[in-house]
Amino acid sequence: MGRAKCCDKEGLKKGPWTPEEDQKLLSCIEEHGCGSWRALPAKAGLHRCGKSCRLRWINYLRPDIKRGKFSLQEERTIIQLHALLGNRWSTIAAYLPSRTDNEIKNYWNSRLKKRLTKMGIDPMTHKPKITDNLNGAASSKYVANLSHMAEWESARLEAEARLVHRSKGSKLLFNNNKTHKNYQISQSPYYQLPCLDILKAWQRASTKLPTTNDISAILLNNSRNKNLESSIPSENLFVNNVPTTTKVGEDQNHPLSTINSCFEEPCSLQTDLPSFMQEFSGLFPEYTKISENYSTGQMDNMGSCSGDFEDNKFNWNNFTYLVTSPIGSPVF
DNA sequence: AAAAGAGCCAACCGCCCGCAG
DNA sequence: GCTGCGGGCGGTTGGCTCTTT
Repeated sequence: MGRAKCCDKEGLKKGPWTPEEDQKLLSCIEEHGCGSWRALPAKAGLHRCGKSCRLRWINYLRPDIKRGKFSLQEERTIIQLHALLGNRWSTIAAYLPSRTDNEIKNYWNSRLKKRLTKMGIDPMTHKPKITDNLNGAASSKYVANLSHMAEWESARLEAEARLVHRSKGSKLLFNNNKTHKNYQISQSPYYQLPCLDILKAWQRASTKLPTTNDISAILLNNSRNKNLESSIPSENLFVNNVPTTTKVGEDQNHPLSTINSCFEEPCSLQTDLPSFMQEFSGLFPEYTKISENYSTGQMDNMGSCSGDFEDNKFNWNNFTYLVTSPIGSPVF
């Protein structure tokens, strides 16, 4: 069949954009919006293909684009999300306000990937790369070296974070006051990845993988902290045979006390976990089950709900390696 | 000071997918 | 159900800049 490429037309310009071209594109989008990219070059008087215009707009001209150095939080988010999602840059970009997928991709390929590799972490699997021919002693020495490097890296990142904090003062991370008449700036959802923090905490508290009971407990505790009304009567909810009506903190043996002790501030989440899980429900069906059961209250009187974390295909070990990286790890 | 190498990033390419006819 | 189109996405490239030798 051989579909004609959109840039096959003769006379179409390629390569770097000039300021004049940028201005034409901007004016055209302000006037007509960006409905049809194919029709846009003619309207704007540009000798470019629509695809090229779209790319220029999305990656450079859009007013809500944040430029410059990636923050510590952004770096961390990219690494976390990459561990979860792989090279799905557009999805990752959706969780980083004002950063384009192209920018994130470039940043990953040029910096983060190399940094992880240098530290002996496979950037694709996010697991340590320990060569097979290392014997036990050599292996532990290697791990010790990694740990040492991790300390340095952690200190460096913390110092960077402090500098950023000082220079920015209390500026909001997401600050977009620009308004334009003919296009809408899509405000991406921004999460602080609470579930990662929770799972990290969990892993510090326990060497076992979280069960559905545990996740239910976390969800319940989360909703309490957010002062949300739970659809599950808390007196009906038990975690490891401990009634969840026991206030966390009052009972040191309460499973949630263990979890909360891992947080500087007990489960101080910046968004509610069920929403986050729903956001990821397409990716991790098991999240959906938990999230749905949580919201509909379909749990038995022991706080269990259907959907076994240990049996599903989702690889907790891969996932938790990232979130279990101790403070001062090569990753964080 | 100059050449070589590395790093960075804007832009291109080709594939895929959803949708309309 | 098939086909073609438009848009979106991820991989890759090319050129500019910075750093090292």
